[in-house]
Amino acid sequence: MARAVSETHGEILAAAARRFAVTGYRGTSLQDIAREVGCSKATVLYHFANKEALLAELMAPAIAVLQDLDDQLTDLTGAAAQEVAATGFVDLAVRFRREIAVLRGEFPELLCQPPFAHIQRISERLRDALAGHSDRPGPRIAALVLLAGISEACAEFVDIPDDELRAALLTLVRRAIEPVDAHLPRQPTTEDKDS
Amino acid sequence: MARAVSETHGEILAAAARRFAVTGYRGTSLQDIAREVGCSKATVLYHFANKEALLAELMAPAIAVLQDLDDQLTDLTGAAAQEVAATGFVDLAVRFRREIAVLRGEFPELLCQPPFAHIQRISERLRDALAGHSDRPGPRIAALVLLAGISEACAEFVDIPDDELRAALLTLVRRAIEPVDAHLPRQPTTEDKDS
DNA sequence: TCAGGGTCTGACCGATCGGTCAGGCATGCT
DNA sequence: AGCATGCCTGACCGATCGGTCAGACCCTGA
Repeated sequence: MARAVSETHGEILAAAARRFAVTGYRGTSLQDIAREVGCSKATVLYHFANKEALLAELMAPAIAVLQDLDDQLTDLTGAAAQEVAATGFVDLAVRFRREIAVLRGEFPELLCQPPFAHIQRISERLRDALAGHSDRPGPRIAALVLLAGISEACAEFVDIPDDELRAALLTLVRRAIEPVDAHLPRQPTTEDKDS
Repeated sequence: MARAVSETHGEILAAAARRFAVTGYRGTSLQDIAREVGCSKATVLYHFANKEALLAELMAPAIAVLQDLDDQLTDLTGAAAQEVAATGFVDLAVRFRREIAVLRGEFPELLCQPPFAHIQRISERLRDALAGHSDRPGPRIAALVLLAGISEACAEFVDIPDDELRAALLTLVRRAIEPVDAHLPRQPTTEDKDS
């Protein structure tokens, strides 16, 4: 055997992503991942400190983008925040379909752990922004339905091209979201989104 | 101890519903349920043949209503099917919030078992009806987003009164769904959308 | 009084989980 | 040659899982 470290490391990561997306984090054993890679379970635990560290490394890119989106939202309010939240999350969900699928349904206990503790707060702020920071139940419910539904849709429609899926989701969100200010029409808000 | 059979039976059912809704089916052990009831794990398995039977009995009422909704949809097309699917599913999701929460995220393996095998087909038909039986990706994606999002929202907003939640969800669905022309069933407006 | 059925339990089972550990096997440097 | 280092593995560990089983504890009816 004796492959290059980066090679095996990456293979394990890819295999874990595939298995997690199908059977979930809890529903996938280290043995399953090792079998898919073609190595032993001990090898998996040689490259990753434990199962949770494997998940953390798998989610890191998506979490980084989510963090960026959250940073952008801190300075925005009203319709601008709605627009950035909508386009930002749709883009993120489409790009990281597989990672989103992993987290689907494993929230309550998994996201309380240290590596993911702040995700819940970020997603709450995201939902708040999408609801136009309204405290009425209508917009808040709509925001949750859309965010959760988009995650599910991205996890399900794996065979649709990125841009087509993104366009359909954005159209849906724009139609479904109540603009926060009636007299202030929704506009693209071409904020410079440097990365 | 020695409570009446129906009493303990119901208590186990209620405790299981509570635990499943929080930690999921796979994430809840029979020991957890027994601890919440205040009896032994063996007692749980005295009242229910196995863990899956416990889940099946828990979901039976919701599944029955879902089956009814599916039956109603078989004779409908176009806008009528959309309307019935929307109101029917929103009503179902609001009424069976806790049961919906259980199934959230445990789909791929759990719903393949005999007691739940037909749920997937029903939910596909439901999604199809909500999409106005269109084969364009836009409506189909929108239908999935809404169905999944509604499930998630009902599982999350446990403290909102039924009618308020139902009203908000129906408003959202009506705004988000593209109404299909009643006199033109399935108009192929897809003008070279392929990639 | 006693038999019998319904209810409940502790003890136990095999399987599987995440994780540890000592050591094998290459490779490369001195 | 000798040694160190990185990669990998089989064997093993304690914990927990779903599930089984013999028997204890009621209550009731004969």
